Amino acid sequence: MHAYRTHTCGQLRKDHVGQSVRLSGWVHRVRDHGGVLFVDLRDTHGLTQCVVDQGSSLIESVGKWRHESVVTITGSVKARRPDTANAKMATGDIEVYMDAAILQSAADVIPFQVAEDDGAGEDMRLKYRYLDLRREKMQRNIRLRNTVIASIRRRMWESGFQEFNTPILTASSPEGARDFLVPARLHPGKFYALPQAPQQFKQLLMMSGFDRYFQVAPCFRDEDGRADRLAEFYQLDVEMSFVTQDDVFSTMEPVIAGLFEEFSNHTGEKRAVTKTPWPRIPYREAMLRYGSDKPDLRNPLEIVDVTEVFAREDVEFRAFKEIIAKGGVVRAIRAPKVSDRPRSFFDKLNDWARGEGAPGLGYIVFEAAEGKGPIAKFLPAAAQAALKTIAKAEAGDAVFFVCDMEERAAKLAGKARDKICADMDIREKGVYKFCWIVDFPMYEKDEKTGVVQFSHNPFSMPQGEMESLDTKDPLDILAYQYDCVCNGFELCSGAIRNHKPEVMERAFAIAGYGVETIKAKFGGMYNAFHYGAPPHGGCGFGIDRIVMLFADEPNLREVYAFVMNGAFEDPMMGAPTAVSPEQLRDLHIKTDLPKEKIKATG
RNA sequence: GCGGGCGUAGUUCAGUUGGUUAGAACGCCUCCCUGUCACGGAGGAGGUCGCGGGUUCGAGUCCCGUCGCUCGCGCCA
Repeated sequence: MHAYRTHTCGQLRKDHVGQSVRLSGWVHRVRDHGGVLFVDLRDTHGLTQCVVDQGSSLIESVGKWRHESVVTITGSVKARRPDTANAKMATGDIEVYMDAAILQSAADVIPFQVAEDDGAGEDMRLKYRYLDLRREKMQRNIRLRNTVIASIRRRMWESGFQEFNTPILTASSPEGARDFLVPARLHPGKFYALPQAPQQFKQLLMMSGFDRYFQVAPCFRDEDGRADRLAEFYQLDVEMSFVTQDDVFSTMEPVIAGLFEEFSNHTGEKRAVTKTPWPRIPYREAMLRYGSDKPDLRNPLEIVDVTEVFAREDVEFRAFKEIIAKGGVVRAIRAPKVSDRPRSFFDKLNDWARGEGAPGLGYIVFEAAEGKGPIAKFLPAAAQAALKTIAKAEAGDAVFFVCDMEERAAKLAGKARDKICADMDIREKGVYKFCWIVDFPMYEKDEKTGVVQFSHNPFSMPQGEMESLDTKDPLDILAYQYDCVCNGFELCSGAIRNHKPEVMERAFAIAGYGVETIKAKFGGMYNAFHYGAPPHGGCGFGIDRIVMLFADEPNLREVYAFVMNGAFEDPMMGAPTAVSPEQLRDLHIKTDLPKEKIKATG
């Protein structure tokens, strides 16, 4: 007989009755009845009830086992009587009568309960993560994550992609988020950076002739954390040669849709996945209709522009008119069938808008012929009719207004759209609603400085290429830049890349960078463009966010085995730590700490 | 860097208008119990109320500061 186990704790059934077996696992629960004693033994596969029968000499030693100790038991499988079988357990038809029991590793008193969720705080769970990971929900989440990644790999290989590794120690890049830096001992004063994404390497692989790359790529960004943002995370990183934007979509849609179909019933509630091809929504349209570049399409509400109504001469609502005169816009959201809602429904939304920094959330309720509400009196019948036409409002509907300069109005309208949907409880349930947001602008104007800069990836190909760069207002130039959005989450961002050095030079010049900058910062890739570069493009999917959606978890840390807290510290490992003076000397580094912030971190 | 919330037993929490010896559940320890499966029963241990200062006859409770955790803003091409 094997030293530790002949079966797992989830394996034994009626067929095994009469067999002599050995099981190993953790003491999940103990029920001591004096003469007879039950131990639920747990491993990652399940639970088995093990029995110390009356008169057994084991009763004293087994009775002392603490929860979460690791034990090995040997015994015979017996069928449970019908009145003692447990239909809730997979192994509930049998139990193992112990002949021998070995305490392999005694557990101290545990800091929180494993057998049940006792609501222990996240700091405790992270400090004792190995205990937390023993719990049923975490076992489920981590297994889900592993099978999702296996499925992704299988689907990508089946789609003709090859998986690559790219460097972890690489060069800091000037754009984007803050880099994690690693001092280079052999090169005093110089640093490696951990990759924010393998962006340049995957493009260089295209230049190397591999035409379908993917990687489950670790990415590192030194920005402040959020519930859905970690210092280290994983992307399904993808790049393809000789493709158009539509090729990228039609290649990735079946992979992602298939993945979502496969895992969409993980929580027990089967969810419908948007049929491919997914809707493609231009960025500007998304900002107008949804007030967001990551719209939640489960929300049926849409935003329309009603600036023309409030600009009419017969409308005397000065609060809006003054903003329109300065170039502002008015956006409207129709909320269907809310005229019977109590006044508090509208007041709450108004209070919410004030909390968002707006003066309020104006509205008109169309009960019958004429509109009611605080600003209805400023709009004569003809203007109200025009408003109803544009907003497609009917009797019983309300229309909410946001007025500001265009970008701010769009964003607030987007938040209001989400808030009204939540308050009305009309978000569609049981679905994954996908879309691609396309035609992102190539450039944007910095609000503070007024300087034109890249709005997304500087390596994106501008639509119209050189001609657009030469002839158009930079702010009107669109890029082959796209996002994949699901239920309001940005799952993926990508682009068709700019593989032409002369177009790249021009594109960087508009953003204020000379050729020297390109050579200094992206020299390796810029050189490669001069030796035969295929047209190429790709994208990167946030794997953790995908797993979050499947697991229906609100927090990224629930789908990682080992993870840092919100301040990017690991309470279990003690990272980050102070290092010895010798280590710093090796690296030619002296620290210059803020005085009030010195903590004894070891 | 900024803002909100939280901080009381090992864990999760309650704690009234500022007033006797700070409670509950789970866990832990001792004992009882032959069929439980969240077993049941009796008893017990366990607290610098995050820390520091202040107001007060009296502070877990009020005020100030500080630290920690958490959510968000900024940031995240």
